[in-house]
Amino acid sequence: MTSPNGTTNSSGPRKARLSREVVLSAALELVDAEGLEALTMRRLGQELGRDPMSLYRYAANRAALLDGVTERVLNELAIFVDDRDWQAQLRRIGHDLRLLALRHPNVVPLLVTRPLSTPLGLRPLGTLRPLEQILALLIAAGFSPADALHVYRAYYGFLYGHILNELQEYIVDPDENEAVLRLGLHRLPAKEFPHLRALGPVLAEYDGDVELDQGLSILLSGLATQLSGPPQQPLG
Amino acid sequence: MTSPNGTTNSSGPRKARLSREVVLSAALELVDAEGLEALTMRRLGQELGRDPMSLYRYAANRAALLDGVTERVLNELAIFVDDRDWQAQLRRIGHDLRLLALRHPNVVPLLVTRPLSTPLGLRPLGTLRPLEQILALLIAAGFSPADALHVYRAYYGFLYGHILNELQEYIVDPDENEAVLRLGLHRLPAKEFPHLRALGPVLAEYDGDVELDQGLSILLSGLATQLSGPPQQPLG
DNA sequence: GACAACTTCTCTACGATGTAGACTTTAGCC
DNA sequence: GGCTAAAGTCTACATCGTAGAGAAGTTGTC
Repeated sequence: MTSPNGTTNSSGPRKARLSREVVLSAALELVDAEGLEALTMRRLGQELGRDPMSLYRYAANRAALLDGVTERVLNELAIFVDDRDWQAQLRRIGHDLRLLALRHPNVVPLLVTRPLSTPLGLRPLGTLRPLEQILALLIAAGFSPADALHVYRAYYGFLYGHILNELQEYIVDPDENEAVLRLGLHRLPAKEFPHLRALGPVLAEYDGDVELDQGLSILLSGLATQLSGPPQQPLG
Repeated sequence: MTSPNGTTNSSGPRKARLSREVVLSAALELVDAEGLEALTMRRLGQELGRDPMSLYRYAANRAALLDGVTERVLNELAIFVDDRDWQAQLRRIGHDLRLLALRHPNVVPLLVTRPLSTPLGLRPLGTLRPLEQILALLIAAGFSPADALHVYRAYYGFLYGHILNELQEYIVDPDENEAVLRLGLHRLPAKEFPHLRALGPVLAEYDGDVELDQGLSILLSGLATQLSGPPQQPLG
């Protein structure tokens, strides 16, 4: 019954050797399934069939664990630095990030919040990689470094803003989406919130994808014309 | 030594009657001064010279206390629904909200995060008021309700995105601003983060106000031209 | 095989947190 | 005075992160 290499035997997800990967995966799974508050050291230990304290080999503390999770999620984002059509690239990345956020909505608060309490240089490297790569992309497309930074800021700012907005309106329980929404709106005092209440139906039809795309169009073309020097289109 | 009406006697901030206002003010002060984690029931009780349990008269639980704080902060934002120049209004509100965020940086995570876990209709009313008022503003300026919602989304999304961005780069310790920034960047592996490292000086000169204003210009003019029907300018 | 050195995992324990429930104190009114 | 309701307090408990000491498991060398 000794399985010398890796594969565990019968009794469930038991004693395979832990690793940072395994721990972070389990953590992400847990967060996706039950939310951030469910991710306690004890609970995660239990999920892995280990003593909670064993986790401290793979993350210095709970905060580091959270950082690991955000890092892992951001790694799912692919950025191709060589594409010369920066607008198309930024547009695609934007949609990808949106989908990422919809796939891991419970992680979004981390994505958005943790950088606020950590100076730039001390963040997990995986977190900074998108920034670096987008800068590379823009610079390769002909922007000066300083302009690239401006574009990045406007772009990423808008992107995160959109994601927050969309997740706010997205109800977690997909069944109750419309019902809860209206029920919610129903509770608002009619005299103070006439417009909001009237928008119930429109709110229910929110299409985040096209909304994002329209916003990106405005932003990208605006950026392209505002910044004088750099290339408008990589066409002949 | 009996002071019949209100004013406490010598020994420090003692036994004045509590109220929701007083509690929330103290909570906000605490958060501003020492951050969100410092806001525990026990600590706040101590700050008010009261038993922690007394706070539950004024907020159902800790989450409700946090909601109260965000509500209180958002109340500092003034919106004038009657102004017909919607672009100017949105621009002003944007700058106001930015300043609000800089005044209460520790509250921003709440502003951004709490709506994610609460369906729209169940949020504290004070939180929804800006939304309602901006809708009113846009509709009064001639937009259809649905278009007003689109404008609102793009606008607020961009705005929150900008604020998050700016706070990320803003170092809490104003003295060490440049030093910490560079020290931080210094730690990055040179081969993986060449562009980011090179941008150190530029990062240090970040002027959030003009950055915001430029972004708003792009966005507002883009929105004005994209949406066919509504008025461009309230002139002539 | 035996031993040693090291890594990984577990046990126990401590202080801090949110908050339920029963109690005491206070304020306002007759 | 006494009565009632509100405001504030006390005690207690489950749960959290994590320090520190030790046990178990792994690996390398003979």
